[in-house]
Amino acid sequence: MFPIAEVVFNLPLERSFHYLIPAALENSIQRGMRVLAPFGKRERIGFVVSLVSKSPIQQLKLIRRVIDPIAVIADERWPLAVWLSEYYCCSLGEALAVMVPSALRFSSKPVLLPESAESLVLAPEPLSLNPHQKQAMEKIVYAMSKGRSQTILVHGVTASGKTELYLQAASYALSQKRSAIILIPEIALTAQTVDRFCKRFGERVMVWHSRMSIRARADSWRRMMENPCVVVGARSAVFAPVTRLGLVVIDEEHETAYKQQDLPRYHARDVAVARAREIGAVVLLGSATPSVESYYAAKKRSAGFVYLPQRIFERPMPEVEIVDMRLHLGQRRIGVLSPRLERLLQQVVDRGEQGMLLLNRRGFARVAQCKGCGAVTRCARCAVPLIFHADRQQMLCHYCNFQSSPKALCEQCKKGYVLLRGMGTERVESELHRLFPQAAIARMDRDTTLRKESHRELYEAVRTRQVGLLVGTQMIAKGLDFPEVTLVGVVSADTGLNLPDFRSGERTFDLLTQMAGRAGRGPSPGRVVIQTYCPHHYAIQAAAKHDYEKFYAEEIQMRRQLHLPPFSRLVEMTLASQSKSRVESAASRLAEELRGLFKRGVHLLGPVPHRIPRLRKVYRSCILLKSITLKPVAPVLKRVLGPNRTYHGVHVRIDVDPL
DNA sequence: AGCACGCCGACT
DNA sequence: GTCGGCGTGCTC
Repeated sequence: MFPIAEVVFNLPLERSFHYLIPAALENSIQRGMRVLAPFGKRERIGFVVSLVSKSPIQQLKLIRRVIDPIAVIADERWPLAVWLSEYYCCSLGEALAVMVPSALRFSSKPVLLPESAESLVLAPEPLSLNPHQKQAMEKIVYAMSKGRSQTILVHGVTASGKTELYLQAASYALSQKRSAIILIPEIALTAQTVDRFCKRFGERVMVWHSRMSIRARADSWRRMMENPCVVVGARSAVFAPVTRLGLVVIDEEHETAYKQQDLPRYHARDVAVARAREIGAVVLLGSATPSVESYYAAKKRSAGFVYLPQRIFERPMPEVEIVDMRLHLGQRRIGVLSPRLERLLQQVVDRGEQGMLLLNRRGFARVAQCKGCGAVTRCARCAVPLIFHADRQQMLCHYCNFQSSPKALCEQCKKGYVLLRGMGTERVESELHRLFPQAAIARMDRDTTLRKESHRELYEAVRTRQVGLLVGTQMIAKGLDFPEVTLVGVVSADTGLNLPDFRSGERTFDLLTQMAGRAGRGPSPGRVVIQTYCPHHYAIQAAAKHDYEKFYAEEIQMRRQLHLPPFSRLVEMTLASQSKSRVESAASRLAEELRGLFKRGVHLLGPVPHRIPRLRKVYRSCILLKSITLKPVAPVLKRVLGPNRTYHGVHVRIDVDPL
């Protein structure tokens, strides 16, 4: 008899807690179920880790009730939870919690599930593959047929037909009576991919997203535990409890959306590889611009690499030209568009074609600065300048949403006039209105897509050609498939290039490549214009030539020289407190202590102030840990910071493999 | 993570 | 004399 349940909670605690199981629940409680239990002053949901017969604790409390009629963590899912907690430095309870959506609730009466769904499928014929796709598919099927875990990088240029490979690989998994998980970066922005999966797999596809009803979520959860199926979803779908996992696809593998920003800070790609390794599944990493880490790993194991060099229907890659904005520096009134880009836009408007303009900054002006004393208007709570937004006539903090009304006269010196400098998407939009008053112009950025439906509405307006010129931030660079777009303009390729971030080159190359890929997707050829003040930068040069290899060769050399990933692993520690002095002293003491604890092979950088040293009145300091291998790091951090991850009362955020 | 307990500065 | 700051410790 096991009258006692060992329970862990979603808290920064390494320990587990014992509870008596009430007689009424004795036969129903199982390991892997969630239970409600009294904890301190209140009741909390925890996970049953094991059932035991006795406890050293004298006065055990009683489990209140069980949450689930079934174990939401089935036996085979425990190793992944343990891996998560060790790798990402979190407690077992925190790891388990991320594997089960908190909004998962099973209704009391069992749901009537559709019986074996197979008979209901009416799949359209798969598309025929071009020779490159065929060759790739053979490799994928061969890997899957062996039933051993393998990771395959699918490097295919934009519009090369990667999705058809995913579809056929998933279909093969089903034919093996195995399940497939398809991860896409953001479900709302990838409706087209989701549609294709739904059409191909009918009843056997399950789209997993945050807006699901509680009922639909519970139904899907049960169905995927019972029959092989295809699950399509964002980051958290990597934990979908599918039976007999055979395939995980990570579409746009390099996307930062796969990294969870709050605890535990996991990367869905790395979780997928860990999960696949345990169960002998194949992982497909698809991208036109693979992350440097994935490309390096794929090159080392050449078997796990397929390349699609051609667009489908043999459509040419768009022609890209670089406009050197330095040549216009001396001229008056050159702010947004070079004469070259303006002329090409005029042609697009005259011919009734469509064009897209990218500027990866929202708002109207970046900086409001006094002409007299030079003071910049800053956020009262954060260490950043306020951005002027013309549509609401407000100065806005992009980090904490603090708002203030713009002042014509400087508040510091009360003499000088405030000048607006730098541009954002609003400024580009107004410039387009001025230059092309007859054109239909729309803007797509976080400000114009706040409403739930607005994203879809804008998308439809462009698709049905009610919009001729679309201005936007990076959200227009990814995934949109508008065949009539013949011109793509990048207003400034330098926006991300000057950030103090070793991935700035990679990010810029990705953004430019993706944006260029929006042009010429239909029968008429596309043209791309990139405006920049650094025309010789390797990321810009390589993107203009559609040359990933060239970019990679430069980038990997830099990474090797500076011992950056993939030649080392990083752990970022961020200390935060309302008190500036407390953060600073805790950070330097922590850095000193860690330097003493780690031997050669582990480098500590810092403490340095965070990129934004103050956010919502909280001061932040960073320590970066660089190591060849992460193995010795996590145990030491757990020992020094304790389970609640504080150092001398200052909270320390741990980010393994930060982006 | 919460929440309580406990020890030092400025207030009716 | 108390109110309240946040440092420390506990939760079966």
